Amino acid sequence: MRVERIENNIVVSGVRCFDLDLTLDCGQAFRWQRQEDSSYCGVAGGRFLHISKQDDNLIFENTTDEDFYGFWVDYFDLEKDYDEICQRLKSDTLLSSTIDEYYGIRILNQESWEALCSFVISQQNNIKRIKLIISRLCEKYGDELGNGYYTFPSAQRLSELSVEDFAELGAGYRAKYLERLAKAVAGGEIDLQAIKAMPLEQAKKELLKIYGVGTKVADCVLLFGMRFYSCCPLDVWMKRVMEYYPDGFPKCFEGIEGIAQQYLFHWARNNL
DNA sequence: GTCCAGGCATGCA
DNA sequence: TGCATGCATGGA
Repeated sequence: MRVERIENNIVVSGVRCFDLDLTLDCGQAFRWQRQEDSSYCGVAGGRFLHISKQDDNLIFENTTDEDFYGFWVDYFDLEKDYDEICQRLKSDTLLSSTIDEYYGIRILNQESWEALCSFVISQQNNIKRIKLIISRLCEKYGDELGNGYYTFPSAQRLSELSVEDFAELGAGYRAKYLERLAKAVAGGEIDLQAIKAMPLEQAKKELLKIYGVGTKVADCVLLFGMRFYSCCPLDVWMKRVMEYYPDGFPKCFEGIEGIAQQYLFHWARNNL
């Protein structure tokens, strides 16, 4: 990876395996908006970003060194060699053709609080409506960053809301989960940073104690919000995929089941 | 109108 | 590492 500043932009070259559409619009994060020129605008970590790709260069528009090195490198997992991971996964027959077709999916390192709320909202829901509910949540309770973009509201802020407030956003029966979740995190009964630092099994056990969090949501939070790459969320799509692996996953998935899962999830949504 | 979506809590056997 | 059921809502 080579980083160069050109006026207000940061241009990164030499990042292999990074497709903007496949990474930002694949159902792991819900706050990136595709622009007409196929660039993306979004908010993460309280920061607005406009990112585009030209040939093999990633362009971070109007981005400071501080934000780039202090946040985005980690968020986009730019130091990790996803190409090497893909080559490893391709010893599986189904993934071999899938990766050829959809090369460039990365796992974003989202904030655990946002991931937790997002995936509680995601249950028994479709991606379009998940985005709708989250955007309403941010518009109403986040801080405005300009141009209609908002931060994801803090647990402290959301702890002031009632079940009815969450229901008004269209959260449906998940409103009661969100209400209790926000109060528990704001009050310190749930310490996400501590959970993130635990060994996987213990971290998962802690997440499963949370009202409204089951195995699927817990695995999503661990994978997308806490960097446990071996977690493999099994949703309705992945359960269909599992019929292709009656004897379980092959050995080449070991330790990176979550990355394999992202490719299989994408394949399933397009082919099953 | 019916079905479905990145599931979960609850009650029951 | 049981199984059935209700649950809110919006798009297809």
